[in-house]
Amino acid sequence: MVAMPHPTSHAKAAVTRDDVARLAGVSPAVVSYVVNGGPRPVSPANEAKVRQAIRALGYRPNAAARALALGSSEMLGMIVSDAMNPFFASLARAVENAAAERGYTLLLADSQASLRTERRLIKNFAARRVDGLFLCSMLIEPDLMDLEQADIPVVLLNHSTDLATAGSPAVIKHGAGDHGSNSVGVAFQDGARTAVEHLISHGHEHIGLVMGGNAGGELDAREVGWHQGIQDAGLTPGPIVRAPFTREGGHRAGQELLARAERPTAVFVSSDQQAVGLLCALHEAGLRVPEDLAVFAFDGSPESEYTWPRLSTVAQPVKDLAQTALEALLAPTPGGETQTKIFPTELILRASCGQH
Amino acid sequence: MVAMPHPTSHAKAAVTRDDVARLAGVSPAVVSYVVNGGPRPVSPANEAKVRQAIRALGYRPNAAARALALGSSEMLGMIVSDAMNPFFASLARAVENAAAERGYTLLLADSQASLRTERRLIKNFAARRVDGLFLCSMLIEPDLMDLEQADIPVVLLNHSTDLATAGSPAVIKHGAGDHGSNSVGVAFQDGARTAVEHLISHGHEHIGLVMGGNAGGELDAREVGWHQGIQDAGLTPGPIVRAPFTREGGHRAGQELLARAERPTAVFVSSDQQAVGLLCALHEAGLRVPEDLAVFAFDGSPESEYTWPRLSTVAQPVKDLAQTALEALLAPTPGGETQTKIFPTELILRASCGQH
DNA sequence: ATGAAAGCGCTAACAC
DNA sequence: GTGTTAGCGCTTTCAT
Repeated sequence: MVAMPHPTSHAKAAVTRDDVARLAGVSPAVVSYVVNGGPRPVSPANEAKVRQAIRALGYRPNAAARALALGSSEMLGMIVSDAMNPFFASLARAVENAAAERGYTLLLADSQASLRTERRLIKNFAARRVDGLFLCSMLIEPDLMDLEQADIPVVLLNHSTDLATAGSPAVIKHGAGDHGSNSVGVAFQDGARTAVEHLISHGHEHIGLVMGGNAGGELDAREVGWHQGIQDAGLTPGPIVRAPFTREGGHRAGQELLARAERPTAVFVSSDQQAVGLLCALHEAGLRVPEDLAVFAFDGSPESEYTWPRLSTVAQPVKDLAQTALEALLAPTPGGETQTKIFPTELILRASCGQH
Repeated sequence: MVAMPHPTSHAKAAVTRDDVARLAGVSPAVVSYVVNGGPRPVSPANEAKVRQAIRALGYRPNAAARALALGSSEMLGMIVSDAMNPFFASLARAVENAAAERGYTLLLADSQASLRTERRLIKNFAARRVDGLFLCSMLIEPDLMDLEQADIPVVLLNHSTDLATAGSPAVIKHGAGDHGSNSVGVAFQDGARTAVEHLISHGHEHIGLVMGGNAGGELDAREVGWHQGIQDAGLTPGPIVRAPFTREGGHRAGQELLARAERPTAVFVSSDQQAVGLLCALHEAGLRVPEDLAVFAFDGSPESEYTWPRLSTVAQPVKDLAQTALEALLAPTPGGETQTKIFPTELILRASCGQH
């Protein structure tokens, strides 16, 4: 025999707008008007009564009901391929801050470098009716069917394109039939090339590459930039080691690099995170950085700042990226036209590449 | 004059359950039964028709409507004080994975070490009617009013309590009147003490402390453990430097430590992230680790693995924490009773503390 | 096994 | 300036 639920049981039913209206002695609509600051004006007297009732009851509007009525969840989604990578973490923070300013809540999800997970997350976001999605995909051409069907705008963030050479913030417009997505990123190729040029200006003639791989299998623009910088100087490309975009990947790449017959005098590394692992491997082998091997990394993440030695790196303008991506997401794209916005990078010169 | 919206305008209204029902020639209820696998059985023939219609229309259920009807958003919230800290990132990943297994979506938010933001986020989560919240607060006693009023369960994660000494996974029960929250964490005090004991076993007699501060101003259990380890060995405590839980904080702490008249031969650092900054400062000063100064950190985050030298650290069992926190959140607490679950830590011995 | 219908809590158009 | 009310899309009980 179960105890009869006492009338004032602890399963206190949530306070609704109608409760507030009743207590304030006004109609439910007025409560809405007060809560939302519109769309209709409310007399000061009533407004006061409503606010008072809200406080007394501890009323908080139900976001699900609001979303249903509004047809908008006021949430934006973001998928990164590795939330544990400080670079993505800093990008996510910048996006979240930009979104919060506009009244949006950011749903951050981590695909953990798994395509299956990425797809699952996209479906989930589509079901939750996010108002837009930022996608840092491992794929050059991610599968956006679910989003298109649900009519959810997407912007690809930190995206590697072959067009990625640019001076000042560049905008590339595609036609509507292009079937591409909006994307914002930095000039991967340009940034890498500049880093290599800097190494060359230090007198390096034998410059290796540690490169991560995106799932698509296409050539990463950073690799193109590295190659271009070397070629433009009339030099011969150093060894290329491919490894995952992780610290461990960088570490293994370092070991592999040192095992090669001819060791370069400098390396360009495709991410800070890999560079951290690389530095560790170098130290373990008793090498000095930059004397025995100069290192130039990419991303400009917070973790590049306190390595030993501190990392010279190609910095991405994270705030600008976030701001621009948000605008691209929220602005209605006229005629389904697609845009690619590319920001220039900035060289941060620190100890790992030698004296500048 | 505005163009008349063409009937087949591109603002394709979202496909609803009723559309599916119509096309399948069944009632809307049947569609629900199929989608949710219940609560009522459906004939194979109809099920097939419904599935077919769903595919044809590209129907995806509206989560907001579902949440409204169900009274549950099937979302869990998590607030960390610094999403850019690899330790929290790894904790968040573990929680997300555990939640996903149970069909929950995790909403991850970053209070960015700001109490105001923390409060804003809590309000936001309460409004969104998350089914529960994981909170890594900077406060010993965070303000949970909003959540209590909304009847949302909370578990404090990675929480420093004075009770934090434990052998095997310990459970501490509090009465209902205790007004505490459920919390799960590790034995801060014990872990710190063990690290100090290890340093002492290496012959260190002068052991300093680099300690982060929580906003509450109360003594962190790690500091107590450090002190205890030293005292138990009959030694005198080394210098204490207080600094934020960041790489930069650790870096400054390192500089400050070296400026002191008497330099210790070893330090215990309250987080890996601070230790990274500390190592950088030490190298910049030309010191060798561990020969000139041995370092023992706390957290066991992924970033401790590839520093130079690699960090000896007190590892938190992140997966266990996540799993347990999830269960604590989802399990109905009988009679409003509150529990604190404390896991033991594990020493990871690497190069930074000297040969073991 | 299936259909009809009553909400879930909110927004905003419409009528006063 | 305020009240009334028709949805938003879904879950689920109650008939059938």
